[in-house]
Amino acid sequence: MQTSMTLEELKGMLIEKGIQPSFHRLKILEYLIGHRTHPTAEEVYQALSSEIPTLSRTTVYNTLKLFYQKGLVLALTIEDLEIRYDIDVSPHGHFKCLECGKVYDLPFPLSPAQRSELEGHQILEYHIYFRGICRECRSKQHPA
Amino acid sequence: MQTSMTLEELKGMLIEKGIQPSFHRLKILEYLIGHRTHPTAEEVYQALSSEIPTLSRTTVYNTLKLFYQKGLVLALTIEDLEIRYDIDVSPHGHFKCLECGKVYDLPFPLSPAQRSELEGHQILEYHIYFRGICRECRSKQHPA
DNA sequence: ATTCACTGTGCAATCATTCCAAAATCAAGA
DNA sequence: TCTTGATTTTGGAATGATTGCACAGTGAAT
Repeated sequence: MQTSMTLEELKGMLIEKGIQPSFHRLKILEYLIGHRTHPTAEEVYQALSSEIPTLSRTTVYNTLKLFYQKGLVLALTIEDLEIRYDIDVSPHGHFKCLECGKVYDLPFPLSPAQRSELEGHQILEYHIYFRGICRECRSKQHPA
Repeated sequence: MQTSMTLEELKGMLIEKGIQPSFHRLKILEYLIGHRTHPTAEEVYQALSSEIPTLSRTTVYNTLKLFYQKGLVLALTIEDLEIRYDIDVSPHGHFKCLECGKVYDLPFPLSPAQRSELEGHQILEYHIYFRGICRECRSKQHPA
């Protein structure tokens, strides 16, 4: 879980996923690795645009979507109708504080009660969802 | 799990949650009970506006948000940056088909593998999240 | 130098949702 | 029945995140 990497290591991560390592893509990846705060596209843009004044918002959106489609990051849609990105793609849960808005990582699986005890967070609501191809659509795709 | 109720029963459901039973609110509740398809606000609006031509989109949005705040419905934000509402507030999971877009209810808890076997759905991705007040904010609210 | 494919830009458009001020409705009391 | 005040509803404008699109830039190989 290191928070800074060499340029070569960053390049390797992109190439491994079939993503060409352009300057902007490396910078955005570096930011995600260094800031495990589940940032939104806007937050990434705000953080990098002072360092890279020519950076376009659209580039940030495109890049994060590309990372997601290539499986390099997770995309979280917990609430507020905004997408947050997580460089940690291993199975784990998330906890969003309704007071301060911070998003925490949680071990998984554990019962909500255990988690509450363990972390000291007060859990008011939880939700689990799955994405995939449903039975009906599968049978249409390859009819017996 | 009945799909139609008398007017009195619908009124009772609203009053029980501290919601005044206006005509529009009853109609929207009736729709949610009769259509367990996790509809969006837009879908509810489209379905009811032919029957109630004066219905405003804002009323549907306000009403669904009120129902959610009063704990009468669940709010799902699985993807697509849209909120879906579920009249079933008991603990259960959801499965969204990436092909047809339908949202299925799933028993909970079960391991993803078990669920896949059981239902015939192909699960490509799953996510679990919690909402509440985090440890840090709690200690600020009532300092020892 | 030219070409070609890929990457990045910036503004317009889209889409769901919320804001807001005015209009409608309703209940209770005079 | 009329008045008053609170609540509900309306509809158009505003907001905020995201995407579309057409053009510009870049860089490697010819």
